[in-house]
Amino acid sequence: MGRGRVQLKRIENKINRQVTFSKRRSGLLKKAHEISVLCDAEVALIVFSTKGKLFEYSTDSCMERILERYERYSYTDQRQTVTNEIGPNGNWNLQYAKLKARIEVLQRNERHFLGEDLDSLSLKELQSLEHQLDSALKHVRSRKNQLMLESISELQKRDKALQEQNNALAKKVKEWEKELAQQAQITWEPHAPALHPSSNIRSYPPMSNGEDEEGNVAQQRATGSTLLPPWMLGQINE
Amino acid sequence: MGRGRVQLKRIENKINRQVTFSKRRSGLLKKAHEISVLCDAEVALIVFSTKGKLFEYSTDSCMERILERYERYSYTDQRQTVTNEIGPNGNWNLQYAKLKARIEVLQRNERHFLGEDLDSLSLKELQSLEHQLDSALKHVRSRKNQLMLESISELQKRDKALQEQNNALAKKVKEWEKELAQQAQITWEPHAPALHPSSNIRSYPPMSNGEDEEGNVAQQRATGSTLLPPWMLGQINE
DNA sequence: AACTATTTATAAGA
DNA sequence: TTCTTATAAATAGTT
Repeated sequence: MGRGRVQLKRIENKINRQVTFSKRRSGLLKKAHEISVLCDAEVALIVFSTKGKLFEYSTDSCMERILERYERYSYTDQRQTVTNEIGPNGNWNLQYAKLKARIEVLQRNERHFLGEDLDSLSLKELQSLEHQLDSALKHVRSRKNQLMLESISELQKRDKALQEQNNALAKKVKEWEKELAQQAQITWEPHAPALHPSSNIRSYPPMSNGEDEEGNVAQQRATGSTLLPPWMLGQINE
Repeated sequence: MGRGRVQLKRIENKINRQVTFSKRRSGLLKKAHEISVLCDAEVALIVFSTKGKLFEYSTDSCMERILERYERYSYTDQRQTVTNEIGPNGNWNLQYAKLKARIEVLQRNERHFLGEDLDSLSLKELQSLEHQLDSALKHVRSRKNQLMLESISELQKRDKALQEQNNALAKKVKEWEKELAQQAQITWEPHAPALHPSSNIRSYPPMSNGEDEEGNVAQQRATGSTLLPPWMLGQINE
């Protein structure tokens, strides 16, 4: 629908993909709502964008109920009725065991994310893992890049401010020097040591990297997008 | 879309509702798949009909993973109202809390390994994460490569063995044909139908698609984009 | 299940 | 992002 047929493959152009995502997402949510109302169906829709942002729709805004129903329906094996109700008495052992199991799984995953213990994985699983890592790496690099650009921008601002301050100070020094010279003339003291005009006022103080004088971490988030020149701002926001 | 505007209210006519449900359901599933592929998004869609029948779509058929991700994203674990309860044996509570904390850490790490939730990391941490991911990715690719090479080697071996077997069979067939021909000559039966020499012995036996002799699952995704995705086939009738 | 007349969705452009 | 517009798709009502 639109000007031109659409191929069912990943849109490579990032901007385009983002725009299409936005449009189709709203369309999809709308249709989910429509079928839910028109046909009296119970619908749960979860969408994660590439960047990990969550969008969701659920009939009567009752996501948890539907997901529970799904679990019930899908897995006849009724494990995890995690009702959060940890009875004050008996089943502590059970809960404890569950957490232990969960930790096992998480640790196993972590090893895989670190590229360890790969022999137990099938080709399919490896493929999936590769995809995840690749995607994560892209996100990490993007975020790192953003941070660095912000840092550069911040430093440039500081630099400019310091230069101006220095100029002001230098001007003041010159005036003092002039005044001193006049005083020297008046008091006829030719041996008084005059300050050399090219004193080291202009050397910049070392910049503390990342923290200001009060030990506060410089706000890199808040000011980030305003300090950056517009062309540096690629695709920060979803 | 269709002859007449649609009102967003429950369709009262039962048959009509049923038909509309069927049509719109397939449309919705299709669109969920499309946005998933086109925009590289992760989608989970669950639909229960009025009659309680379940239909679902999920990116890469990986519903559980997406639902888990959803739970992680949406509930930042607030189900600890009980933790403060100092039960009869407080020791359990303590141990339980420890495990919980451990899980928190592991989940946080996992998010980072998935490239999510990066805003809380410093530049230094990002750098370290990048190295870890990069290294892991190399390991994964290396292992994948190894697996694929092994698979290829295995298939080549099979191929060779089958060809030899075929040659042997073909030879045997030729001998039989010769023998038959001689018998035909001896018994003077010119009408006896002779087997044509180019019988189909050489066509290779089909390899069991999906598993090899050792029961390992083979890649099923490979054909995905050309054939209809499996979810399109499943739910024909309610 | 097919067939269309229409309505919707949306790709591309501004 | 939002609006507009041309066109592709979806689908309501019909056969």
